[in-house]
Amino acid sequence: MIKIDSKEFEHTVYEIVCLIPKGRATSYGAIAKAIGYPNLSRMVGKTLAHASEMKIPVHRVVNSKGILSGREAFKHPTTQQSLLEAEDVIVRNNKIQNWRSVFWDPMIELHL
DNA sequence: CTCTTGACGCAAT
DNA sequence: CATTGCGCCAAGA
Repeated sequence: MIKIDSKEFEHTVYEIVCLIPKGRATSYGAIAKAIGYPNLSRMVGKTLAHASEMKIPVHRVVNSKGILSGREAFKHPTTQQSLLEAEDVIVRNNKIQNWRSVFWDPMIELHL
């Protein structure tokens, strides 16, 4: 079993998040899979929490059900929702509506 | 070294 | 739809 390089892991997470189109969103698990570590979804969340103040659209990452599970990590608990709504993504009760069509799967979209 | 903690995921109920 | 339970694994106490 090879130990993962957390540096490289984080870097790749950032790269993929930057590729999420405006008005779309993806999940922690989908990103983890695309990187090659299907069971490290929790680490993806940890990584994003530490990178919340960067120039990357971390607000476009939610859990597999389309729920804004990370809203508490933003400055204001409603920041993530505001950012999404500014991109015409409908959010109700901390959950993205029409999740099926908003979901952006890096595995498919990036032909992996 | 052991135990707990997550911006998680999924199947079962 | 909501809840429960279990698997997962790096990090920090």
